[in-house]
Amino acid sequence: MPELPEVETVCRGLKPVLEGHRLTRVQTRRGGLRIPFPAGFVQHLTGRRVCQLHRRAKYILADLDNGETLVIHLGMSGRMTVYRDGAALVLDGLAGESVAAEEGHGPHDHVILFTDAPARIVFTDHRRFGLMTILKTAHLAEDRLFDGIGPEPLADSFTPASLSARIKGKKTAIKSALLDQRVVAGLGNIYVCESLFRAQISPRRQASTVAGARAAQLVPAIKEVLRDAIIAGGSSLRDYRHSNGQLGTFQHHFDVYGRTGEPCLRPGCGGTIRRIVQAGRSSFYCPKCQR
DNA sequence: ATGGGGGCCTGCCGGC
DNA sequence: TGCCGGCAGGCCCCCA
Repeated sequence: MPELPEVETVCRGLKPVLEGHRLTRVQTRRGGLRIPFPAGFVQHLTGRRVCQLHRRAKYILADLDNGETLVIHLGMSGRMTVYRDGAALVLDGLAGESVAAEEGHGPHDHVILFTDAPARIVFTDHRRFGLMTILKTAHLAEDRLFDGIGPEPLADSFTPASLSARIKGKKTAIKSALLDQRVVAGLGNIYVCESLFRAQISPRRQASTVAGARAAQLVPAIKEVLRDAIIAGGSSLRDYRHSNGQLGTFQHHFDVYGRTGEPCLRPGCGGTIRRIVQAGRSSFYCPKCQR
């Protein structure tokens, strides 16, 4: 499910109950998710204080006071529910947020973190493509999870030149190249489709031909799309503390994603959004204005 | 070395 | 109403 903006939104939503707070109790309700929990998972976490909560690519990282980091990935269906002050807040980054219906544990609630905020944080992931593990903070970058991951797209270091260098000579379609986390971190199917639309580049175009002038269009488009999505997600979080069940539902707005057969939204284009399959994934684009 | 396909899981939706 | 196929926003392994 979640791509960079959603993970960023979940991360920000967790900050008030995690950063600077101590984990008073930790429960696991199965042996692992996509990968098994490491030995002593619960013991390592219990009693630790979270010094810093941040994000890298699609991972949420909770740096602990013992030199270890709790690494969280939401996979495709992961979400967090925060129970605090008698209110329940669902952080899935997708619908922005919603208020949980009830406090009971469902069959897909896999990990529960209690903090001294005080709060209870429930990690739910029905498809179990997510993961939670613990790594040494000092050696995160060398771990196989992070080794080779590309630049953060919102960092100043992500420029047309740096993107060009990474896709130069690539024969694969630009769509597939952008999904490769080694090329750029954090993009998934939706934001790749949306970025290519904004840059008016066809998802079918060979990646190598985007290096250069087209990259100068694409990089700002990627940054814009991600920033817009983060702002939308963030604004839906603003009323967190005052959540009383009456929060407005934030709806993601996409120009092409999931809009097969609908008119292109570019003024004056008049094209029709098409769906194709590339590397087993759906791509949505306007064949008229994306070349 | 690079790139495509399949698999991991479960749930939902549309069509018959 | 019920069943079945297709689909899902991630990632990793394997094979060509």
